[in-house]
Parts: sequence; structure tokens; C-alpha cells
Amino acid sequence: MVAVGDFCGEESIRRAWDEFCDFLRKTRARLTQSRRIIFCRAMARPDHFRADDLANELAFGQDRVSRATVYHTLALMVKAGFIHTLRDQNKHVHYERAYGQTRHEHMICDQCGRFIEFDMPEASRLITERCEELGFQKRTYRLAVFGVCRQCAK
Amino acid sequence: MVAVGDFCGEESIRRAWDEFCDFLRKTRARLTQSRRIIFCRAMARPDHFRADDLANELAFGQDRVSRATVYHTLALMVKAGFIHTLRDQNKHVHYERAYGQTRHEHMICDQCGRFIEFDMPEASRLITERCEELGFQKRTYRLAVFGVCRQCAK
DNA sequence: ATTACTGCAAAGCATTTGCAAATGC
DNA sequence: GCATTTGCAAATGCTTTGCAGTAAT
Repeated sequence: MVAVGDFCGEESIRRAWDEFCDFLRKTRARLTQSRRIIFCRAMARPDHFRADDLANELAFGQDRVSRATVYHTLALMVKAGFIHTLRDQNKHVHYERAYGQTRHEHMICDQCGRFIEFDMPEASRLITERCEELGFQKRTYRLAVFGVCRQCAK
Repeated sequence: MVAVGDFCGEESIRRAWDEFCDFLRKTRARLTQSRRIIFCRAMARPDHFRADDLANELAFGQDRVSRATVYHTLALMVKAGFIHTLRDQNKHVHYERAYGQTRHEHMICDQCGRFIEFDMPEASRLITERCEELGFQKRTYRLAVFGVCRQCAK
């Protein structure tokens, strides 16, 4: 059983966790300590993180959770829509918080690997049009620009 | 030494191979039999193929080339701009011919994995604008739409 | 009590690498 | 002849899986 007071600090994360609990109940999955720990740590990350990093971070200490469970739970969180996956130029999967965020695209620096977010609202409309023309049922799309960021260009 | 007559059928491939030879000479790399075989087979593929598949195809027979060499050569071809990489929903890398092709984007079917090409010329301009605003030096970009294709939707 | 979840360690698996032999220049 | 490339097999490295034990409902 997950203690009621056991959420993870920030208020928005608490709300997110409550919604994730709804998702879990709806899918007859269980509310576990491990899931709460992983969920909160993942949601608290401000940047684009990798499953592996999070797993390493959670491999020791009192809140320790196994590598396998981290991977499982992140996949659940993607399914529930709380995080998104991205891929960097080295084909590694990165996650980013989706809950409470607006749609944005990414520029990825070839040199430092940094992710720079930018908006391109027009893309969505254009893509929707093309999908309708071609009878393709869009689920989502990814737009990534590769190159060199301002800092690295200096 | 690579025999002069030893190109690979199609005329456009022959021209491409000649250009690849220029590239190789320019970078002081060698014109080898293995490279010719891999280059021609890769260029002849009409669809989106995987290194692994090509390596398997070339693992037997008189034109056999090792797996490692296939991977190496495809990387060279990407560097030289004759093929592009794409990633499918299962994080596998696919290659597609770039030589003689115009820019296009992809819809990738969640169910059958098919790649559907479509044009979205406006994207390029919009992206260039954003990159200028943000001081990002664009090298290339990838736009992929995920969902269900017309056939699978039936 | 039942069923799902967790942790562990092993398996996967496409890709990369180290090194000796072969080949192009 | 010298440097690059090739082939082989082993290593890599992230991710997934099988299974036995543990926890949630």
C-alpha cells in the first residue's frame, strides 16, 4: 500500500501522481511503492533524461528500485501520456515530461547533445492536412533538427 | 583493384558509384570490391532497408561481404550523402537512398511498419526561420508521423 | 487467496571493435 | 612496401525477459 502522504514534494507532481493512480486503477494495475518513487523522480526531472541514468540514480539508497522496474514503469508512464520519448543523435532514448507541458519540437546539438525546445505550431496543421489527404490516422509526430547550438558555434 | 566494367546494372547507380569514387579519392579512402558491392546493392534497393538485412543478404554467395564491412560502408555512404538514416518505431535504423531523390518526410505505420513518403516543403522554411531566431546552425532535420496507414485501418 | 509486481541475473540483439590477414595504392 | 580495409569473433551496451519471491488488492 502506498502511504497517502508519500507523494514527492512539488504540488504539480502530486496532482500528476493522483492522475497516474487513476490510470493505474482504470487499467487494473497496482499502486506500488516502486511506481511512486519512479514516477515522482521522473516527473521531477527538469531536463531530458535517460532510463539508464534514472535507473543508476535509483540503484542505491533507501528508495532503491531495480533497473527492470524503472524501465517497466517508464513504459507505463509513456502509455499513460505523462512522459514522451525522444531519440538523440546517438540513438539513445530520452524521456521528457509531457504532463502540463505544451507541444514543442527539438533542436539537438551534434556537439554537446543539448536539447533546445522550440515551437512550431504550424507544423501540426500541415501534418494533419497531409494525413487526411493520404488516409493516414495520425497518432503523434516527431520533429527534430540536428546541428550546432549557439554556444558550441562560438 | 575494382574492374572498370564492374558496376551494377542501372545507369543512375553507375553515375552514383562514380561520384562515390570521387568522394573516396578525395578522402584518401580506397576503392575496394567490397565497397562497390555494398554500394551498388544499397543504391539498388527501392525501399527502406536495414543494415542487418543487407548484411544477411551479402553473407553468402560469390559476392559475399562481411557484416562489419557492410556497417562500415553504409556509414561511409551516409557521410558522403548517398543514403539517409531513418528510425522506425522499434528504434531500428533504416536506410534510404538519398542520391537523386528530393526531400520528403515519412509516415510510419504502427501496425505494418510501412514507410509512406510525403512532401511538406513549408517545413523547411519554417525550420530555417526558427533556427535563425535561436542561433542554431541547422545541419538536417527529421520529421516522422506515427499512426495507422490506410491499408491497416480497414 | 489471488494476481500483479519486483528484483535479479541472464539473455537479446543490432552494432561496434580489436586484431591478424588481405588488398589497394 | 606501406597504409588501409576486411573478416572474424568477441565485446558492447542498452534494454528486455524468465522466474522465484514479494506485495497489493
